[in-house]
Amino acid sequence: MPDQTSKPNSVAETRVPLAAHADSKMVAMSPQSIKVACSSCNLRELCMPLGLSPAELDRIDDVVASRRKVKRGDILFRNGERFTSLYAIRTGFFKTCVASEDGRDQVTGFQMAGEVIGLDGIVNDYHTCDAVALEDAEVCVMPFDRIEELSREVNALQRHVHKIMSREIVRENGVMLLLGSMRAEERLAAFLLNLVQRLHARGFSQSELVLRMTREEIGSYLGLKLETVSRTFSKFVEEGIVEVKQRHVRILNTDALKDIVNPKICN
Amino acid sequence: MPDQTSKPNSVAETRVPLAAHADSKMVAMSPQSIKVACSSCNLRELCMPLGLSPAELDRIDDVVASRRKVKRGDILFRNGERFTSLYAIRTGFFKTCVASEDGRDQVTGFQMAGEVIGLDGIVNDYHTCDAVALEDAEVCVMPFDRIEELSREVNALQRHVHKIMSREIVRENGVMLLLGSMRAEERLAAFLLNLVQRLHARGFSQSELVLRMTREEIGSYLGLKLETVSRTFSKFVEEGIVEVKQRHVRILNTDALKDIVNPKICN
DNA sequence: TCCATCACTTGATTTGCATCAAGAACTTCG
DNA sequence: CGAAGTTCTTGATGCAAATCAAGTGATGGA
Repeated sequence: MPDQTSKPNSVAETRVPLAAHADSKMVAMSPQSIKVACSSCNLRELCMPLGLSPAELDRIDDVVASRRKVKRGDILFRNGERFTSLYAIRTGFFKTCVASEDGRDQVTGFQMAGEVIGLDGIVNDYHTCDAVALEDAEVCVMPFDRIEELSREVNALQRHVHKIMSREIVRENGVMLLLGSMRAEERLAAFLLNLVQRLHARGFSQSELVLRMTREEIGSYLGLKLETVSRTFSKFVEEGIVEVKQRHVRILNTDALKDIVNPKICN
Repeated sequence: MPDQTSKPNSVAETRVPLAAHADSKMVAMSPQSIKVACSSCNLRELCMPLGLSPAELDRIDDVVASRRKVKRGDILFRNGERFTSLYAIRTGFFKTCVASEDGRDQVTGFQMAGEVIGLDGIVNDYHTCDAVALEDAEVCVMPFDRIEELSREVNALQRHVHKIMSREIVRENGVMLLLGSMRAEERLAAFLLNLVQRLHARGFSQSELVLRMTREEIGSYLGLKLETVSRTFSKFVEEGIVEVKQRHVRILNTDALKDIVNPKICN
């Protein structure tokens, strides 16, 4: 299966020429505090508002204090930790999860390159969830007081921050709909469609993806047990909707998945 | 039952002397656009940031363009509608709900006096959920461009807006935990505790409340069917944890509810 | 005031998913 | 490379909640 080895969605790898110049504005050489420019980042169209003037983009560079590498399995921030910064994911894949007092935990989201995590910390000045890297990752550290300061002066940044937070609220509304009223197949179909759509926006295949998380993590996110996730995958395979080889998934029939999520009413 | 008729949590009724002066800064008399001052609103400690200087509070008054009355059952804004403003609830009780294409809908939250709704509209400039008044209500209309403008100048307002949005994200994280990993009894117990805690913060009883929503709406919010909500209430009554008379609920044993939400691990 | 409607309760039955269990496939690392 | 630990799949069984159904109690309008 040569196609499977070509890493359909390894966000960690360089895809566009711009990436080679991403470090061109480096001003500090310490590995834990490398200055990097949004204005030359290949993710800027996903991460930062489109249509900014070059002058505005230059100013936005200042919100990134440093970059930080996070190894697979490592925790970027954890529940209870003091909140100081938001993190823009440059490369890699994260999950965020909350835990109840008695130990149950719930994956609240999976985040990929260009997405911002840490918003949960703003309200109480400490984080209320854990952010765990599911593969080696690199994030831009954006101290929140600097974001607030700069967004008073750069309207586009202010607007962008508001939109990022609102987008997260809307996303969570959708997850509530999924958890509150969908059956297992519908949940998994919606999950796959969402993942592949976000990956496609990043230049990857519309039909092929590599899951960076375990069946258990998918189950936690979808409110299902890992066995149910596995069985539902198998069912989709039987029906010819997808091909599954471990974490490699190829969608053979996108419309079938869409029909599962939104069953046609038959009058 | 004289206690039951004393409206344990009718947020619509005047509770504190300040309310009588809430209109003292009125500048327009049209019923649909009454100018009102945050600085003299009895909800300002819940709705607006604590510890603002009087000067700052005066400036914040400017974000409220008008007030709007919403009758029970009426829709404040609906899915697809253009987003222009956030709404601070002065009196009354709302639900917000999202719908999937095929008609299922999901209550995403219940909001009471002092809470802000409409945040979902920021990201795409149109609303993605409906806000329905569950009792006659009145809201402060806050045009969002005015909020953005003013929050560039008043740091405390900027911070407040960020916190409100972050709080909503954290709340939804909690709902995801509930929907993803709790059983019916745990969900209803968590729901009751959350409601009574928020009502208590508004000066109402810690143990007595009036539900403004139907069993079906509770069920939708909790990912359960109305029959299950009803049965679970009955179970709590049998166990002596609560008294239920239609929508009047009296909590007899708060600790029991807490134990249901967070079962003690017995080693 | 009475009727129609809506909201709620309770019982019987079904079902979708969880749980328990065992083994296979893959990954990691000495 | 082989052993140990993960991760995943699949089967058998159990159970919590959904569904179906009937009846009661509240509410609101003519």
